[in-house]
Amino acid sequence: MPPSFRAPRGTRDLLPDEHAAFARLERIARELASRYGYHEMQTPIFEQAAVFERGIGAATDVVEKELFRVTPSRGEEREAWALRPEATAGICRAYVEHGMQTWPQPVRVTVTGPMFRYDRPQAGRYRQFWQWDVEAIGDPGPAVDAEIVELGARFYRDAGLADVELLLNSIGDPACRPAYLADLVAHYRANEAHLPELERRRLETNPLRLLDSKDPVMAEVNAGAPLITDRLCPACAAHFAAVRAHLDAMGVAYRLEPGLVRGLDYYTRTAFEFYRRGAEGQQQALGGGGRYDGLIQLLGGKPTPGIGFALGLDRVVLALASAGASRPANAAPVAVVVGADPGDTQGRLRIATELRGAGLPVRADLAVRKLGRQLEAAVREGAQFAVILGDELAAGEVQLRDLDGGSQKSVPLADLPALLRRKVRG
RNA sequence: GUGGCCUUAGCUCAAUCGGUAGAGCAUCGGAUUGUGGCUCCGAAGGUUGCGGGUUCAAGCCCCGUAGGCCACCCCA
Repeated sequence: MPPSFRAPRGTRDLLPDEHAAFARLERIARELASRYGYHEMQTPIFEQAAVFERGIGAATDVVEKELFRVTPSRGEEREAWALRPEATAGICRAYVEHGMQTWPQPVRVTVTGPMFRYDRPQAGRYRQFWQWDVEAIGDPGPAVDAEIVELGARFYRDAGLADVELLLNSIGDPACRPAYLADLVAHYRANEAHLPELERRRLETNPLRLLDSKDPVMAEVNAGAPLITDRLCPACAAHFAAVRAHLDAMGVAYRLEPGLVRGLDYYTRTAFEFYRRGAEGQQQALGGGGRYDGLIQLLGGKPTPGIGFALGLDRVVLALASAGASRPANAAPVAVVVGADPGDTQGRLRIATELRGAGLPVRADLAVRKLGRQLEAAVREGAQFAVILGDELAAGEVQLRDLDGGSQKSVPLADLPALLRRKVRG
Protein backbone atom coordinates (compact mmCIF):
# COMPACT_ATOMS: atom_id res chain seq x y z
CA MET A 1 0.00 0.00 0.00
CA PRO A 2 1.33 3.45 -0.88
CA PRO A 3 1.32 5.97 1.94
CA SER A 4 -1.71 8.19 2.05
CA PHE A 5 -1.01 11.81 1.30
CA ARG A 6 -2.89 14.88 2.26
CA ALA A 7 -2.79 18.58 1.56
CA PRO A 8 -0.32 20.40 3.82
CA ARG A 9 -1.66 21.88 7.01
CA GLY A 10 -3.55 25.09 6.46
CA THR A 11 -4.01 24.48 2.73
CA ARG A 12 -6.96 22.94 0.99
CA ASP A 13 -8.21 21.80 -2.35
CA LEU A 14 -10.88 23.92 -3.95
CA LEU A 15 -12.96 21.19 -5.55
CA PRO A 16 -15.12 22.17 -8.52
CA ASP A 17 -18.20 22.97 -6.43
CA GLU A 18 -16.35 25.28 -4.09
CA HIS A 19 -14.15 26.64 -6.82
CA ALA A 20 -17.25 27.90 -8.59
CA ALA A 21 -17.86 30.24 -5.66
CA PHE A 22 -14.30 31.57 -5.91
CA ALA A 23 -14.53 31.92 -9.67
CA ARG A 24 -17.70 33.96 -9.30
CA LEU A 25 -16.02 36.36 -6.86
CA GLU A 26 -13.02 36.70 -9.13
CA ARG A 27 -15.35 37.48 -12.00
CA ILE A 28 -17.06 40.20 -9.96
CA ALA A 29 -13.70 41.59 -8.86
CA ARG A 30 -12.31 41.60 -12.39
CA GLU A 31 -15.38 43.33 -13.77
CA LEU A 32 -15.37 45.97 -11.02
CA ALA A 33 -11.66 46.61 -11.38
CA SER A 34 -11.97 47.26 -15.07
CA ARG A 35 -15.05 49.45 -14.55
CA TYR A 36 -13.08 51.57 -12.09
CA GLY A 37 -10.01 51.72 -14.31
CA TYR A 38 -7.74 49.34 -12.42
CA HIS A 39 -5.58 47.09 -14.57
CA GLU A 40 -4.86 43.47 -13.73
CA MET A 41 -1.29 42.42 -13.19
CA GLN A 42 0.62 39.63 -11.48
CA THR A 43 3.72 39.61 -9.33
CA PRO A 44 5.74 36.53 -8.35
CA ILE A 45 4.38 34.26 -5.63
CA PHE A 46 7.76 34.65 -3.92
CA GLU A 47 10.04 37.64 -3.53
CA GLN A 48 13.30 38.49 -1.88
CA ALA A 49 12.43 38.23 1.79
CA ALA A 50 13.80 41.73 2.26
CA VAL A 51 10.95 43.14 0.17
CA PHE A 52 8.60 42.08 2.95
CA GLU A 53 10.98 42.74 5.81
CA ARG A 54 11.65 46.29 4.67
CA GLY A 55 8.21 47.00 3.33
CA ILE A 56 5.89 45.42 5.87
CA GLY A 57 8.18 45.95 8.83
CA ALA A 58 10.58 43.52 10.44
CA ALA A 59 8.88 43.87 13.83
CA THR A 60 5.39 42.91 12.61
CA ASP A 61 3.92 39.49 13.30
CA VAL A 62 3.43 38.94 9.59
CA VAL A 63 7.19 39.11 9.03
CA GLU A 64 8.50 38.05 12.39
CA LYS A 65 6.63 34.78 12.74
CA GLU A 66 4.31 34.25 9.80
CA LEU A 67 6.66 34.59 6.84
CA PHE A 68 6.97 31.43 4.74
CA ARG A 69 10.65 31.39 3.93
CA VAL A 70 11.91 29.57 0.86
CA THR A 71 15.43 28.28 0.45
CA PRO A 72 16.61 26.72 -2.80
CA SER A 73 18.30 23.39 -2.13
CA ARG A 74 20.77 23.82 -4.98
CA GLY A 75 22.02 26.41 -7.40
CA GLU A 76 24.18 29.44 -7.01
CA GLU A 77 21.51 31.70 -5.60
CA ARG A 78 22.09 32.52 -2.00
CA GLU A 79 19.01 34.68 -2.05
CA ALA A 80 16.70 34.60 0.96
CA TRP A 81 13.24 34.27 -0.50
CA ALA A 82 9.79 34.22 1.01
CA LEU A 83 6.28 33.39 -0.20
CA ARG A 84 4.26 36.59 -0.39
CA PRO A 85 2.10 37.19 2.72
CA GLU A 86 0.23 40.01 0.95
CA ALA A 87 0.37 41.73 -2.41
CA THR A 88 1.15 45.37 -1.73
CA ALA A 89 4.88 45.05 -1.09
CA GLY A 90 5.44 43.10 -4.30
CA ILE A 91 3.40 45.55 -6.35
CA CYS A 92 5.38 48.48 -4.95
CA ARG A 93 8.63 46.66 -5.66
CA ALA A 94 7.46 46.27 -9.26
CA TYR A 95 6.46 49.94 -9.38
CA VAL A 96 10.00 50.97 -8.47
CA GLU A 97 11.72 48.31 -10.57
CA HIS A 98 9.86 49.19 -13.74
CA GLY A 99 9.91 52.95 -13.31
CA MET A 100 6.17 53.29 -13.11
CA GLN A 101 6.64 56.80 -11.73
CA THR A 102 7.00 57.75 -15.42
CA TRP A 103 3.50 56.44 -16.15
CA PRO A 104 0.48 58.68 -15.80
CA GLN A 105 -0.23 58.88 -12.06
CA PRO A 106 -1.77 57.30 -10.17
CA VAL A 107 -0.96 53.81 -11.37
CA ARG A 108 -4.12 51.81 -10.74
CA VAL A 109 -3.48 48.08 -10.55
CA THR A 110 -5.03 44.94 -9.10
CA VAL A 111 -3.68 41.50 -8.26
CA THR A 112 -5.66 38.38 -7.45
CA GLY A 113 -4.05 35.22 -6.18
CA PRO A 114 -2.84 33.08 -3.31
CA MET A 115 -0.99 34.56 -0.33
CA PHE A 116 0.88 32.63 2.35
CA ARG A 117 1.25 33.04 6.08
CA TYR A 118 2.68 30.52 8.45
CA ASP A 119 0.29 30.74 11.37
CA ARG A 120 -1.99 28.32 13.11
CA PRO A 121 -4.94 27.43 10.89
CA GLN A 122 -8.53 27.98 11.91
CA ALA A 123 -11.76 28.37 9.98
CA GLY A 124 -11.24 31.37 7.71
CA ARG A 125 -7.56 31.42 8.49
CA TYR A 126 -5.36 29.45 6.16
CA ARG A 127 -1.68 29.22 5.38
CA GLN A 128 -2.55 29.61 1.73
CA PHE A 129 -5.44 31.95 1.12
CA TRP A 130 -6.71 34.06 -1.74
CA GLN A 131 -6.85 37.81 -1.92
CA TRP A 132 -8.12 40.39 -4.30
CA ASP A 133 -5.77 43.34 -3.97
CA VAL A 134 -6.32 46.84 -5.39
CA GLU A 135 -3.78 49.66 -5.36
CA ALA A 136 -3.62 53.27 -6.55
CA ILE A 137 -0.03 54.49 -6.43
CA GLY A 138 1.04 58.07 -7.00
CA ASP A 139 -1.96 60.06 -5.79
CA PRO A 140 -1.81 61.69 -2.34
CA GLY A 141 -5.58 61.73 -2.04
CA PRO A 142 -7.91 62.37 -0.35
CA ALA A 143 -10.38 61.81 -3.21
CA VAL A 144 -8.73 58.60 -4.35
CA ASP A 145 -8.92 57.29 -0.77
CA ALA A 146 -12.67 57.60 -0.88
CA GLU A 147 -12.88 56.14 -4.37
CA ILE A 148 -10.99 53.02 -3.39
CA VAL A 149 -12.95 52.55 -0.15
CA GLU A 150 -16.18 52.81 -2.11
CA LEU A 151 -14.89 50.22 -4.57
CA GLY A 152 -14.25 47.81 -1.71
CA ALA A 153 -17.71 48.40 -0.25
CA ARG A 154 -19.31 47.85 -3.63
CA PHE A 155 -17.59 44.51 -4.06
CA TYR A 156 -19.31 43.07 -0.99
CA ARG A 157 -22.67 44.37 -2.13
CA ASP A 158 -22.22 42.95 -5.62
CA ALA A 159 -21.06 39.66 -4.14
CA GLY A 160 -24.32 39.46 -2.21
CA LEU A 161 -23.15 40.34 1.30
CA ALA A 162 -25.53 42.99 2.57
CA ASP A 163 -24.42 43.23 6.20
CA VAL A 164 -20.84 44.42 5.74
CA GLU A 165 -19.76 47.36 7.86
CA LEU A 166 -16.95 49.76 7.04
CA LEU A 167 -14.70 50.89 9.87
CA LEU A 168 -12.67 54.00 9.22
CA ASN A 169 -9.80 55.75 10.95
CA SER A 170 -6.75 57.89 10.34
CA ILE A 171 -3.52 56.82 11.97
CA GLY A 172 -1.55 59.96 11.19
CA ASP A 173 1.83 60.24 9.57
CA PRO A 174 5.46 60.76 10.62
CA ALA A 175 4.63 64.36 11.49
CA CYS A 176 2.08 63.54 14.17
CA ARG A 177 2.24 59.85 15.04
CA PRO A 178 5.47 59.86 17.10
CA ALA A 179 4.14 62.51 19.49
CA TYR A 180 0.84 60.66 19.78
CA LEU A 181 2.61 57.37 20.40
CA ALA A 182 4.65 58.97 23.17
CA ASP A 183 1.46 60.24 24.78
CA LEU A 184 -0.18 56.86 24.43
CA VAL A 185 2.73 55.01 25.99
CA ALA A 186 2.84 57.54 28.80
CA HIS A 187 -0.85 56.94 29.47
CA TYR A 188 -0.39 53.19 29.72
CA ARG A 189 2.75 53.55 31.81
CA ALA A 190 0.75 55.59 34.29
CA ASN A 191 -1.70 52.69 34.48
CA GLU A 192 0.86 49.92 34.18
CA ALA A 193 -0.20 48.32 37.44
CA HIS A 194 -3.59 47.51 35.91
CA LEU A 195 -2.22 46.01 32.73
CA PRO A 196 -2.37 42.25 32.15
CA GLU A 197 0.93 40.58 31.35
CA LEU A 198 0.23 40.27 27.61
CA GLU A 199 -0.66 43.94 27.30
CA ARG A 200 2.46 44.98 29.19
CA ARG A 201 4.56 43.16 26.65
CA ARG A 202 2.66 44.73 23.76
CA LEU A 203 3.34 48.12 25.27
CA GLU A 204 6.96 47.59 24.34
CA THR A 205 6.43 46.15 20.88
CA ASN A 206 3.27 47.69 19.48
CA PRO A 207 1.46 50.13 21.77
CA LEU A 208 -1.22 50.94 19.19
CA ARG A 209 -2.52 47.41 19.55
CA LEU A 210 -3.52 47.98 23.18
CA LEU A 211 -6.31 50.19 21.91
CA ASP A 212 -8.27 47.31 20.45
CA SER A 213 -7.45 44.82 23.17
CA LYS A 214 -10.19 42.32 23.89
CA ASP A 215 -9.26 41.99 27.52
CA PRO A 216 -12.24 43.31 29.54
CA VAL A 217 -10.01 44.85 32.20
CA MET A 218 -8.56 47.05 29.46
CA ALA A 219 -11.84 48.77 28.75
CA GLU A 220 -11.42 51.24 31.60
CA VAL A 221 -7.79 52.04 30.87
CA ASN A 222 -8.61 52.45 27.17
CA ALA A 223 -11.51 54.78 27.95
CA GLY A 224 -9.02 57.35 29.20
CA ALA A 225 -6.46 56.80 26.48
CA PRO A 226 -5.67 59.62 24.06
CA LEU A 227 -7.15 59.18 20.59
CA ILE A 228 -5.05 59.50 17.46
CA THR A 229 -7.87 61.38 15.78
CA ASP A 230 -7.56 64.09 18.44
CA ARG A 231 -3.83 64.39 17.87
CA LEU A 232 -3.57 64.51 14.10
CA CYS A 233 -1.38 67.26 12.70
CA PRO A 234 -3.26 69.88 10.67
CA ALA A 235 -2.36 68.24 7.36
CA CYS A 236 -3.53 64.78 8.47
CA ALA A 237 -6.67 66.18 10.07
CA ALA A 238 -7.57 68.04 6.89
CA HIS A 239 -6.89 64.90 4.83
CA PHE A 240 -9.07 62.78 7.08
CA ALA A 241 -11.90 65.31 7.03
CA ALA A 242 -11.73 65.44 3.25
CA VAL A 243 -11.82 61.64 2.93
CA ARG A 244 -14.98 61.61 5.06
CA ALA A 245 -16.52 64.43 3.04
CA HIS A 246 -15.91 62.52 -0.19
CA LEU A 247 -17.42 59.35 1.29
CA ASP A 248 -20.42 61.33 2.49
CA ALA A 249 -20.82 62.83 -0.96
CA MET A 250 -21.01 59.34 -2.45
CA GLY A 251 -23.38 58.15 0.26
CA VAL A 252 -20.94 55.55 1.58
CA ALA A 253 -21.78 54.58 5.15
CA TYR A 254 -18.93 54.09 7.61
CA ARG A 255 -18.25 54.01 11.30
CA LEU A 256 -15.38 55.99 12.79
CA GLU A 257 -13.25 53.66 14.84
CA PRO A 258 -10.41 55.52 16.59
CA GLY A 259 -9.05 52.23 17.92
CA LEU A 260 -8.58 50.80 14.45
CA VAL A 261 -4.93 50.25 13.72
CA ARG A 262 -3.47 48.12 11.01
CA GLY A 263 -0.96 45.40 11.56
CA LEU A 264 1.57 46.40 8.96
CA ASP A 265 4.07 49.19 9.55
CA TYR A 266 3.68 50.85 6.19
CA TYR A 267 0.28 52.39 6.78
CA THR A 268 -0.20 56.15 7.16
CA ARG A 269 -3.30 58.30 7.47
CA THR A 270 -6.37 56.54 6.08
CA ALA A 271 -6.97 53.06 7.52
CA PHE A 272 -10.11 50.97 7.03
CA GLU A 273 -11.46 47.49 7.52
CA PHE A 274 -14.58 45.61 6.50
CA TYR A 275 -16.44 43.32 8.90
CA ARG A 276 -19.70 41.48 8.90
CA ARG A 277 -22.04 43.41 11.12
CA GLY A 278 -22.14 41.77 14.54
CA ALA A 279 -18.82 40.02 13.92
CA GLU A 280 -16.57 43.02 14.47
CA GLY A 281 -14.87 41.30 17.40
CA GLN A 282 -11.68 42.21 15.58
CA GLN A 283 -11.64 38.59 14.48
CA GLN A 284 -11.89 37.67 10.85
CA ALA A 285 -11.87 40.90 8.94
CA LEU A 286 -13.33 40.45 5.47
CA GLY A 287 -10.86 42.95 4.11
CA GLY A 288 -8.93 46.03 4.89
CA GLY A 289 -6.47 48.54 3.64
CA GLY A 290 -5.10 52.01 3.93
CA ARG A 291 -2.67 54.63 2.76
CA TYR A 292 1.07 53.91 2.66
CA ASP A 293 2.79 57.12 1.74
CA GLY A 294 6.24 55.97 2.84
CA LEU A 295 6.36 52.50 1.33
CA ILE A 296 7.65 53.21 -2.17
CA GLN A 297 10.53 55.15 -0.67
CA LEU A 298 11.29 52.32 1.75
CA LEU A 299 11.64 50.05 -1.26
CA GLY A 300 14.11 52.35 -2.97
CA GLY A 301 11.83 54.62 -4.98
CA LYS A 302 11.25 58.32 -4.85
CA PRO A 303 8.78 59.49 -2.19
CA THR A 304 5.44 58.41 -3.64
CA PRO A 305 2.03 58.20 -1.97
CA GLY A 306 -0.19 55.17 -2.37
CA ILE A 307 -3.36 53.55 -1.10
CA GLY A 308 -4.94 50.15 -1.48
CA PHE A 309 -6.86 47.33 0.08
CA ALA A 310 -6.97 43.56 0.11
CA LEU A 311 -10.02 41.35 0.40
CA GLY A 312 -9.99 37.80 1.74
CA LEU A 313 -11.77 35.73 -0.88
CA ASP A 314 -11.89 32.67 1.37
CA ARG A 315 -13.62 34.68 4.06
CA VAL A 316 -16.13 36.16 1.66
CA VAL A 317 -17.00 32.66 0.44
CA LEU A 318 -17.41 31.56 4.05
CA ALA A 319 -19.55 34.58 4.90
CA LEU A 320 -21.72 33.97 1.84
CA ALA A 321 -22.26 30.36 2.88
CA SER A 322 -23.15 31.28 6.46
CA ALA A 323 -25.54 33.93 5.14
CA GLY A 324 -27.31 31.11 3.31
CA ALA A 325 -26.43 32.27 -0.19
CA SER A 326 -26.93 29.59 -2.83
CA ARG A 327 -23.79 28.35 -4.47
CA PRO A 328 -23.16 29.00 -8.12
CA ALA A 329 -23.12 25.81 -10.14
CA ASN A 330 -20.57 24.76 -12.67
CA ALA A 331 -21.83 24.87 -16.25
CA ALA A 332 -23.66 21.85 -17.61
CA PRO A 333 -23.34 20.79 -21.26
CA VAL A 334 -26.11 21.70 -23.69
CA ALA A 335 -26.19 18.15 -24.87
CA VAL A 336 -24.74 14.73 -24.15
CA VAL A 337 -24.19 12.35 -27.03
CA VAL A 338 -25.51 8.91 -26.11
CA GLY A 339 -26.12 5.81 -28.14
CA ALA A 340 -28.17 2.64 -28.41
CA ASP A 341 -25.05 0.58 -29.00
CA PRO A 342 -23.04 0.66 -25.76
CA GLY A 343 -19.86 -0.31 -27.57
CA ASP A 344 -20.00 2.45 -30.17
CA THR A 345 -17.85 4.95 -28.31
CA GLN A 346 -16.30 5.93 -31.64
CA GLY A 347 -19.62 7.14 -32.99
CA ARG A 348 -20.46 9.12 -29.85
CA LEU A 349 -17.03 10.72 -29.69
CA ARG A 350 -17.06 11.55 -33.39
CA ILE A 351 -20.43 13.35 -33.23
CA ALA A 352 -19.51 15.15 -30.01
CA THR A 353 -16.24 16.29 -31.57
CA GLU A 354 -18.09 17.75 -34.54
CA LEU A 355 -20.44 19.65 -32.24
CA ARG A 356 -17.55 20.89 -30.12
CA GLY A 357 -15.87 22.04 -33.31
CA ALA A 358 -19.01 24.08 -33.94
CA GLY A 359 -18.46 25.79 -30.60
CA LEU A 360 -21.00 23.88 -28.53
CA PRO A 361 -20.42 22.62 -24.99
CA VAL A 362 -21.12 18.94 -25.46
CA ARG A 363 -20.17 15.78 -23.61
CA ALA A 364 -19.97 12.34 -25.14
CA ASP A 365 -20.87 9.38 -22.96
CA LEU A 366 -17.71 7.30 -23.22
CA ALA A 367 -18.72 4.57 -20.80
CA VAL A 368 -19.70 1.23 -22.26
CA ARG A 369 -23.15 1.00 -20.73
CA LYS A 370 -26.67 0.68 -21.92
CA LEU A 371 -28.68 3.62 -23.18
CA GLY A 372 -30.77 3.98 -20.04
CA ARG A 373 -27.71 4.51 -17.89
CA GLN A 374 -26.28 6.97 -20.35
CA LEU A 375 -29.47 9.04 -20.29
CA GLU A 376 -29.64 8.87 -16.52
CA ALA A 377 -26.15 10.32 -16.23
CA ALA A 378 -26.96 13.07 -18.74
CA VAL A 379 -30.03 14.10 -16.78
CA ARG A 380 -28.22 14.17 -13.47
CA GLU A 381 -25.50 16.28 -14.99
CA GLY A 382 -28.08 18.88 -15.93
CA ALA A 383 -27.77 18.61 -19.71
CA GLN A 384 -30.64 20.11 -21.71
CA PHE A 385 -30.57 17.63 -24.54
CA ALA A 386 -29.52 14.12 -25.39
CA VAL A 387 -28.31 13.40 -28.90
CA ILE A 388 -29.25 9.74 -29.35
CA LEU A 389 -27.40 7.67 -31.92
CA GLY A 390 -29.23 4.65 -33.35
CA ASP A 391 -30.05 2.93 -36.59
CA GLU A 392 -31.13 6.27 -38.11
CA LEU A 393 -27.48 7.19 -38.23
CA ALA A 394 -27.24 5.22 -41.48
CA ALA A 395 -29.68 7.75 -42.97
CA GLY A 396 -27.72 10.65 -41.49
CA GLU A 397 -30.21 11.30 -38.72
CA VAL A 398 -30.16 11.27 -34.92
CA GLN A 399 -32.78 11.58 -32.21
CA LEU A 400 -32.69 14.90 -30.38
CA ARG A 401 -34.35 14.47 -27.00
CA ASP A 402 -35.35 17.35 -24.75
CA LEU A 403 -34.40 16.12 -21.31
CA ASP A 404 -36.51 18.68 -19.47
CA GLY A 405 -39.74 18.11 -21.35
CA GLY A 406 -39.20 14.63 -22.68
CA SER A 407 -40.14 15.38 -26.28
CA GLN A 408 -38.01 13.86 -29.00
CA LYS A 409 -37.64 14.22 -32.71
CA SER A 410 -35.50 12.94 -35.50
CA VAL A 411 -33.16 15.52 -36.98
CA PRO A 412 -30.60 15.43 -39.78
CA LEU A 413 -27.05 15.40 -38.43
CA ALA A 414 -26.24 18.39 -40.63
CA ASP A 415 -28.88 20.54 -38.90
CA LEU A 416 -27.76 19.66 -35.37
CA PRO A 417 -25.18 22.40 -34.70
CA ALA A 418 -27.49 25.23 -35.78
CA LEU A 419 -30.38 23.71 -33.87
CA LEU A 420 -28.40 23.35 -30.64
CA ARG A 421 -26.80 26.74 -30.95
CA ARG A 422 -30.24 28.33 -30.73
CA LYS A 423 -30.96 26.30 -27.61
CA VAL A 424 -27.89 27.24 -25.57
CA ARG A 425 -29.14 28.72 -22.33
CA GLY A 426 -28.23 32.27 -21.39
C1' G B 1 3.05 30.22 19.48
C1' U B 2 -0.65 28.94 24.26
C1' G B 3 -5.11 26.30 26.07
C1' G B 4 -9.46 23.19 24.98
C1' C B 5 -12.69 19.82 21.97
C1' C B 6 -12.71 16.43 18.00
C1' U B 7 -10.97 12.38 14.12
C1' U B 8 -14.94 5.27 12.08
C1' A B 9 -16.29 3.96 3.98
C1' G B 10 -15.85 9.48 -0.95
C1' C B 11 -19.86 12.33 2.39
C1' U B 12 -23.16 12.37 6.95
C1' C B 13 -23.17 9.19 10.94
C1' A B 14 -24.09 4.10 13.98
C1' A B 15 -21.50 0.20 16.82
C1' U B 16 -24.69 -1.78 24.50
C1' C B 17 -20.34 -3.47 29.79
C1' G B 18 -13.76 -3.65 25.84
C1' G B 19 -15.77 -9.27 22.43
C1' U B 20 -11.61 -8.36 15.80
C1' A B 21 -17.02 -2.72 12.12
C1' G B 22 -22.76 -1.21 9.98
C1' A B 23 -26.55 2.26 7.66
C1' G B 24 -28.14 6.26 4.46
C1' C B 25 -26.38 9.15 0.44
C1' A B 26 -22.86 8.98 -3.55
C1' U B 27 -20.29 5.37 -7.23
C1' C B 28 -20.64 0.99 -10.46
C1' G B 29 -23.72 -3.12 -12.29
C1' G B 30 -28.61 -5.80 -13.02
C1' A B 31 -34.29 -5.74 -13.36
C1' U B 32 -35.58 -10.03 -21.47
C1' U B 33 -32.41 -7.31 -26.16
C1' G B 34 -32.95 1.32 -28.62
C1' U B 35 -34.94 5.81 -23.83
C1' G B 36 -33.85 9.41 -17.90
C1' G B 37 -34.59 11.83 -12.40
C1' C B 38 -38.69 7.22 -8.96
C1' U B 39 -38.56 1.96 -7.36
C1' C B 40 -36.34 -2.99 -6.46
C1' C B 41 -31.89 -6.18 -6.38
C1' G B 42 -26.63 -6.54 -6.22
C1' A B 43 -21.36 -5.12 -6.11
C1' A B 44 -17.42 -2.38 -4.66
C1' G B 45 -15.64 0.63 -0.92
C1' G B 46 -12.23 0.31 6.14
C1' U B 47 -4.94 -1.87 8.95
C1' U B 48 -11.48 2.75 12.77
C1' G B 49 -5.89 9.52 11.03
C1' C B 50 -0.94 7.40 12.21
C1' G B 51 2.59 5.00 15.95
C1' G B 52 3.15 2.65 20.54
C1' G B 53 1.12 0.59 25.30
C1' U B 54 -2.44 -2.18 28.65
C1' U B 55 -5.53 -6.70 27.90
C1' C B 56 -7.09 -13.48 26.40
C1' A B 57 -9.45 -9.56 23.39
C1' A B 58 -9.12 -2.27 21.75
C1' G B 59 -13.13 1.83 17.21
C1' C B 60 -13.88 2.02 22.72
C1' C B 61 -8.86 2.49 28.03
C1' C B 62 -3.53 4.97 28.38
C1' C B 63 0.73 7.70 25.98
C1' G B 64 2.71 10.02 21.74
C1' U B 65 2.01 12.19 16.99
C1' A B 66 -0.61 14.37 12.64
C1' G B 67 -4.82 16.95 11.02
C1' G B 68 -9.50 19.73 11.79
C1' C B 69 -12.32 23.01 14.81
C1' C B 70 -13.00 26.73 19.12
C1' A B 71 -10.79 30.59 22.22
C1' C B 72 -6.33 33.55 22.70
C1' C B 73 -2.76 35.79 19.46
C1' C B 74 -2.74 37.74 14.64
C1' C B 75 -4.81 39.15 10.33
C1' A B 76 -7.50 38.56 5.05
